Order: sequence, then C-alpha cells, then structure tokens
Amino acid sequence: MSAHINRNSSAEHGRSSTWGSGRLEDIVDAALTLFAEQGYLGTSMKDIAAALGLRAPSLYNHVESKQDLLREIMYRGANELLSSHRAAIATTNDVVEQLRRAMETHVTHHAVNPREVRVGNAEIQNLEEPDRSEVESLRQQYSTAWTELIERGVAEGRFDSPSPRLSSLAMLEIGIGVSRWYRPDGPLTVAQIAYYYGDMALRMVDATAAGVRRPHSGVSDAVQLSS
Amino acid sequence: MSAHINRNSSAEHGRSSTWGSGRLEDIVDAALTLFAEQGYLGTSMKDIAAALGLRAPSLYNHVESKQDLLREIMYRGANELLSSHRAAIATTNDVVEQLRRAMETHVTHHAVNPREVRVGNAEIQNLEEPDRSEVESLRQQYSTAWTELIERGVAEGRFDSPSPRLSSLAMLEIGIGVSRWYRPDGPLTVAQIAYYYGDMALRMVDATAAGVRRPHSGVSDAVQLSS
DNA sequence: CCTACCGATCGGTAGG
DNA sequence: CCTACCGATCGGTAGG
Repeated sequence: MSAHINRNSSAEHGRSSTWGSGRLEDIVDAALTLFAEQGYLGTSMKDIAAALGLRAPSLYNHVESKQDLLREIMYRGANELLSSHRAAIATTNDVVEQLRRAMETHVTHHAVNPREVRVGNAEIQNLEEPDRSEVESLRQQYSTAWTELIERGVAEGRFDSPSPRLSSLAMLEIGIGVSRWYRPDGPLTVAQIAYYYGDMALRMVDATAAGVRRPHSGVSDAVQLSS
Repeated sequence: MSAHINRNSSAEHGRSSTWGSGRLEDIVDAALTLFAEQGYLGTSMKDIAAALGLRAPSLYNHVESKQDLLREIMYRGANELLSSHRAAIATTNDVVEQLRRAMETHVTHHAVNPREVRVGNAEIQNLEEPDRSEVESLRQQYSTAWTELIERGVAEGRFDSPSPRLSSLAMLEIGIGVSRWYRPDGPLTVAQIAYYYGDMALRMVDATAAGVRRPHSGVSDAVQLSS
C-alpha cells in the first residue's frame, strides 16, 4: 500500500498486518483531495494538516516531505490502472471482447478515481526524478498494452484501423475526459457510461462481431497513414 | 488582441494600428511557454522576466499583475477555439461533412496550440472570478455546439448515437489528447492526424455517407441509455 | 502532537 | 528599465 512512503521509524511498532497507523492513510487521502482541487503547488502542508484538524509540523511525524505524498499518490494510481487492465483482458481470449472489457475497466477507473487521475495528469511535472521517469514508464506500459491489443485485433482481421496507436490514444483520452465531467449525482451511472464507451471503442475500430467482414459506407476508405 | 490586459498607460502613445509595443506580446508569449511547462504557480514573475533578459519589476510597466497574464491567455484560447469551430461548420450544409471538418479543425487547433490548451485546462482553477466563470461559459458554448451538431445529424438520420452528449465529449477529449502527445518532428503531420481523427469521429456515430441507412454488425445494438 | 522559529522565495511597490 | 525593499507565505526543523 505505502511501499513508497517511509513510515515514521521512531515509535511506530512494526505491526504491518494491522495496516499501520491509519493516520498515514488519512494524510494521503487529505493530500489527494487537496492536490486534486488546488494543485500540488497550490496546496500547503498547513492546508493538509488543517483538513485533519492538525498543525503543519505534526505531519512530519508520518511523512518525510510534501514530495513524499505526491510520490505515493502517483505510484498508486499508475500501478492500479495497469493491474486492472491486465486483469480485464485476462478474462477472455476474444480480442473484441478484450477491447470492450478493457474500455469498460478504463472508463470505470477514471470515473471512480477522479482525484488520482487529475493529480496523475496535472502534477507529473512536480514529481522529482527518478520517480517521474519511473511513473512515466508505467504509463508508457499502459499505453503500449492498448496499442498491442488493437494491433492484435487488426492482425486477426477483427479490427480495421489505419493506426492502432492513434486509435488507442483516442480511447485512452476518452477515459480522462470521463474523470473530468462525471458526477455521481448526474443522470448517468458509471455502468452506463462504461457500457456506452465500451461500445464506442468497438465502433472506433469497426470491430467485427463474428469473423464476418463488415462492410461500411466508405467514409473511412481513403485513410492512408504512414504509421 | 489584448482586450483584457490594461495597456500600460504612461508613455505608451496610442498607435494601436501598429500593434502596440510588441513588448506586451513578448511577455504574454514567454508567460504562455512557462505556464505550460511549469504551471502558473510554478512560474514566478522573475522566471518570465529572465526569459526576456529583464528583471521582474520591469514587467509591471506592461502588465498589471501575474493574474493579468493568465487572464489574457485564457480568453484568447477559448475565443479562438469557438470562432474556428463556427467558421468550420459554416463551410457546408451537409452534417456529415460538418462533423468531419469540425473534428479536423478541433484536432488541428489542439496540435498547433499545445501551450494554450495545456494552460487552459490545467490553470482554470487559478483564474480568479469573475473571469473563471466567463471562460467556463465560453467552453460550455463550445461543448454545446458540438452536442447540437451531433443531435442534428441524428435527427437527419445520418448519425447513430445513443447519447450525442457522450459522443461529443469523447470527440472533444481526443483533441486534448493530441495536444499532449503531438510533436512536430514526429512521424505524422498535423494534416494526417486531423484527417484520421476526422474519419474516426464519423465512425463514432456510424455516419452514413449518402442517406443510405448503413447496416452494422450488431456490436452497438444493445446500447440503452437514458440520456 | 504542539509552539516557536529559520532561510528562502514570492508578487508587487517605491523611487528614480 | 533598474536597485532596493516590503509583508506574506512557504517547506521544514528544533525541542520538548
């Protein structure tokens, strides 16, 4: 859970099975909310402490630095997205279904974790090296997994895409959008949005249901791209 | 051009036809670059001045405040996006062509103006009222124009979309993604990307070329959304 | 977990 | 366009 935050060494007895102090989790959660609302640079340690009814210096009994909080948040988000994707495409061998489920998972993650997504995208520049490069590498793995999924569908004759990379980037971006506008009290449930965009992903690559080559009206025929 | 920045009154003679001092443009441009790279809060007036070979206090001969620079940047970006969209859909009456050209324009704008897009999306929270609400209203107009375009296509029987709003949000988001990853020295030109995503927008709503109802393979048939 | 405090940096002004 | 300077705020430490 908090593999990247150095637990306060002093009096914190090593009962890792009980999930640590809980205090640390509270601090990370408060930081996550405030970083998402005001930005990393726009949030002071005093703000985070105040959200918990504390004074700023008290936080340093649990956290090494403000940067430590950002680091923890960034790694969690990136790792969770990647592992949920892998779990999703492991549930079937049909590439069309894999794409649908990957998109549903992607959209659901972004709707349910808007704070993590926002901070992850907006504050990567404020994450110090070498963590920045490592988090970017995790995201690159995620993006590559998507491109390879579409390439596989094209190779199997199930998808039509002049550029699997551009197709996958478009799908990824749709999820980020969801994290910006989705509201739990809005007219659509997460499940509805996930279902709808799962379907849209299939449209975007003209997915073929059965192995039947699907004719279309020619609006896409002239596309010629080098990559 | 700089309708929202109060020109330095003092010795600036009123030759507005010659485009003002040019100095102001230089400052806005330097601020735009730095805000995009480091964020609004991560950029000091000293940074902006240094990029121009000046000292921070000198900037105040041309600009009222740092907030003034952000305001100028935000209004420019929002207004230009809206006007380019209106110009694009005014070039034809065919709703399918309108969508294609709107998407090409949208993507091109985002590829060519990555700094404006990035600052516009990342720093809206740092824009003070009442400007924040006004800029958000301009964006809302842009988003609404897209939704109405798709609704029109559905009404004319040329598009198939269970939710024009979700469809338009997806298309908008794709452009934002382009602003993040497009590089002029990359393998694809702006024109290629615009063409490709223009085509993808049509796929996303199963656009029909002639008025012929286009059959598809059934992957989208079960979608049922309330909105 | 607190009070008291440090050095650094910030946006902006004075005055020329 | 500059130097000199202001009050405020920052992340973090000392010490208990």
